[in-house]
Amino acid sequence: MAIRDKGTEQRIMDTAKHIFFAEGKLNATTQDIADAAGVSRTLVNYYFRSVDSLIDRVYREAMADLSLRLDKVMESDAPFKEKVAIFIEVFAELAIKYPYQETFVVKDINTADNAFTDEDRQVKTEIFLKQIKAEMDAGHIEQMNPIHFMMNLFALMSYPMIMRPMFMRIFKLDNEQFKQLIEERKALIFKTIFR
Amino acid sequence: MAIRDKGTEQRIMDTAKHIFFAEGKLNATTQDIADAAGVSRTLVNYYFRSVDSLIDRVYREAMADLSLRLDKVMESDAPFKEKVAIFIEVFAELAIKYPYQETFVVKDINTADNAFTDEDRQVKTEIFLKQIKAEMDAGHIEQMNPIHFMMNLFALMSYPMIMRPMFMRIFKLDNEQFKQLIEERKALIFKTIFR
DNA sequence: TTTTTATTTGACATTTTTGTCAAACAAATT
DNA sequence: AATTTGTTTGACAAAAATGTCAAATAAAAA
Repeated sequence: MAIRDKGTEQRIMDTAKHIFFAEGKLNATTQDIADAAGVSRTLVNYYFRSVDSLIDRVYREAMADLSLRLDKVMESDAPFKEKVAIFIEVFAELAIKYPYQETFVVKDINTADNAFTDEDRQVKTEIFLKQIKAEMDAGHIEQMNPIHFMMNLFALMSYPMIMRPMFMRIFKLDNEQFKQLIEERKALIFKTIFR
Repeated sequence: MAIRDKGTEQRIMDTAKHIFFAEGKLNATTQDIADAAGVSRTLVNYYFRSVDSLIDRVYREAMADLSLRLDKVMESDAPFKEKVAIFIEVFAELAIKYPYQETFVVKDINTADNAFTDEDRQVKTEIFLKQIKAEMDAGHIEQMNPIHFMMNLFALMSYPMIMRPMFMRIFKLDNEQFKQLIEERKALIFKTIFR
C-alpha cells in the first residue's frame, strides 16, 4: 500500500493505522500487523512493548492529526458559517482516508483508559461553544444549549459513516451510491443545522 | 440483578444481554457470562454450542424486540409526525434500558456475517421511505432523498448515546446532566428534522 | 422401581494471542 | 580491528479464551 520506509517503528505505526482505520479490521492481531508491515512480530514488542501501548500510540497520533486540522479552523478568524463548512469538509475527507477510525473509537470508548480527551481539548471545545452561543445571541442560529449544536453537527456527519454497512444493506445501496449520498449530505447538513 | 428464572437457557441469554447491552462489557467472556448467570461455563456450550452462536442469538432477540416496536409504529395509521415522535420515544427508552446496544452493533457491524438485516426489514423500510416521500410532496417536509431524512433521524438520536463517554468528558458532564440533555433532545430533534 | 432422558459440572485439551529471551546480525564508535 | 550499541529474528513460555468429554445428578417415562 505504498507506505514510506521512514524507519521500522514508523512503518509499524502506519501499517497498524491502515489496518485498523482504513481496512476496518478491528480485531487485527500483532501478527497481522507484523505480517502487513513485513517484519517479525517480535519487533512490535521491541518498539512498542505491548499491544496496548501500540494501540494507545496509534490513537494519540490519529487524534493529534485530527485535532490539528480542527483546531486550525476553530481558532481562525473565518466567519462562523465558513468554519462549520470546513468542519464538515474535514470530516468528509477523514471518512475517505480512514472510514473506520470512528468505529474504532466507539469500540474502545468504554474499555480503555483512553485519555485521548485531554485538558487542552476541553478548553478548545469551550471556546468553540462560546462562539456558537454568540451566533445564537446574534440571531444567526436557533437558541439552544450550544452542546446540542455540536452534537448535531458531529452526529449528522459521523453516524452514517459508522453505520455504513448497515445503511448499505437496509437501503440496498452500492459503494458508488453511498459515496454519492455522503457527498449530498455536506450541503444538506449545512442547511439543516442553520435551519 | 433480578433476572427471572424461566429455564437456564433463557437465563443465560438474559444475562448475556444484560452484560453486553446494559453494562457495556463488549469483551465479556463466556466465563463472565456463566459467572453472572450463576452456572458453569460448560452450560453455555451445552445450550448454545459456541460463543458465536450465542452472540448471534442475543442479536436476533434484541433486533426482534426493537423491530416489533418500530414496525408497530411504522405500520400504524397514526399521522406521520406522531409516528416520528413515537420513534424518537422508542429510541430514548432503549437508551435507558440498553445504553450500549448500539455500541455493540457498531463493534460487530463489519466482522460478523451479521444477517440481522433481513429481506423483511428492507421491505418495511421501503414502505416507510414512501411515506416520507409523500410527506415531502405534501409540503410538510423539505424535499430531499428520503434516505437522508431517515439517516438524520437515527443519527441525531443515536450518535450521542454511542459517543456518550466521550461527550461526557469533552463537555464535562455528569450522568444527571447527560440524561437531562438526552431528554431535551427529543423535542429538539423533532423541531430540527421538521425544519 | 427401573430405565431412559435431560441437565449440570469438573477436568482436560485446543486454539489464539501475547510476551520474553538469547543469539544472530548490522551499524556505528573507539 | 575491536568493541559497543542498536536492530532483528526464531524458539520458547505464558496467558486468555474456547471447546469437549466422561461422569455425576436430577427429572421424566416405562
